Amino acid sequence: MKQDPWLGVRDRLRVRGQRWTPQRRAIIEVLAQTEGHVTGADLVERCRALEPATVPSTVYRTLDLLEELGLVRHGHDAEGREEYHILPDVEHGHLTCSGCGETWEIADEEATSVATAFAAREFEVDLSHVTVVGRCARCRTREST
Amino acid sequence: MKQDPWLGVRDRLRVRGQRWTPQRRAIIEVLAQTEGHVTGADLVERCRALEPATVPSTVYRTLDLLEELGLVRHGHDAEGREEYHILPDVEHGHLTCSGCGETWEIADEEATSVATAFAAREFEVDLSHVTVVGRCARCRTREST
DNA sequence: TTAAATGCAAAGGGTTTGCACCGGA
DNA sequence: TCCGGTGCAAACCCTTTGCATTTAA
Repeated sequence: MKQDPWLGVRDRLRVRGQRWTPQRRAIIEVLAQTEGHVTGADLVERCRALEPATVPSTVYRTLDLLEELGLVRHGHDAEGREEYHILPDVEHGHLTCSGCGETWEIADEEATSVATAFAAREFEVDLSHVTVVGRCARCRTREST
Repeated sequence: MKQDPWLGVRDRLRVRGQRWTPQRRAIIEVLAQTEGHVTGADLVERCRALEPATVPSTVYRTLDLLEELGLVRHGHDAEGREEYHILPDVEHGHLTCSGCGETWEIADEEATSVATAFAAREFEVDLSHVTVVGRCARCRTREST
C-alpha cells in the first residue's frame, strides 16, 4: 500500500511559497478520484460538474503546476488533445482502438518491449507519452465477419 | 523500382466522378516531392510557397480525399497536429526527441517489435499512426554531462 | 500587507464548415 | 449544362495569455 501522493500537496506548495486555494483543492479532488489519465478538456468538464464556477484557465494553470510537482505528466491522445497522466509512479502509455475508440493502458511487459525496440539507437522512450493506435480484437473480429 | 503512386490519381478521380483541378495538381506535386510525412499546417505552407493563393480548406479537403484513395494516412504528431504519412506502402511511425525536437522514422525491425508487443492481446497496431516520444542519444549525453 | 491566484475575455493554433460562385467534364 | 470544387470568412475546439481583481498567508 502506497501513500496517497495528493496528501502532501498542500505542504509542498507552501514550501514553494505557493497557495492552497479552493480551486486547487477541487481540481485535486477530481484528479484523486480519476485513475489513469484525463484530457485537459475532460478535467475542466468534470471539475465543472463538481463546482460550476470552474474556469479553464485555472485548471490548465493548476495542471502545469502539478506537472512541475511531478504529480501528473502530459502527452497527447490519439486525437491530439492534451492528455494528463496521473500518478507518474505508475507511468504508462495507452492503446486506442480506431474502430470503437476504447482505450487501454499499456502493460509493463508491453512497455518494456516498446522501450527495448529503440534501445539499439540509444533512444530513451518516454512511456507515459506513448499512444498506440490500432484495432482491438473485438473490432477485428467484427470486421472479418 | 516502384511505379509512382501519384501517376494514376487523375484517372482514379475521374472514375469516381471527381475532378482533376489545378489546386489538386499543386497539392499532389508538393506531396510527391515530400517524403515521409507532413503536418497539415506544413503542407498548407509549402503549397503556398508554390502557389500563394492556396487556401487551407482546399488542402485539408484534398488530404481527406487522398486518404480515401489510400495515398496518405493521418495520425498525430507529438504536439497533437494532424500528421499525414505519405505513400502508405512504406508505412512508418516516428520517434520524436523531446529535448531537441528532431524526429526520425521508425525502422522496420523496430516497428515489428512494437507490433509484436501487443500481439498477445490481439491488438493490431497501426504503424503509420505511432509517434513515440523520448530523448535521443545526443540529448541524453548532453544532459548527463 | 502583498505577492500569488483567480476570473474573464480575448487571442491563438490548427482544422472544419457553410455557402455563393466558379469551372471541369 | 451541371454537379463537384473552390475561396472566403466565420466557426470550432482546446489551450494560452493579459490584466484587473480577489485572496491566502
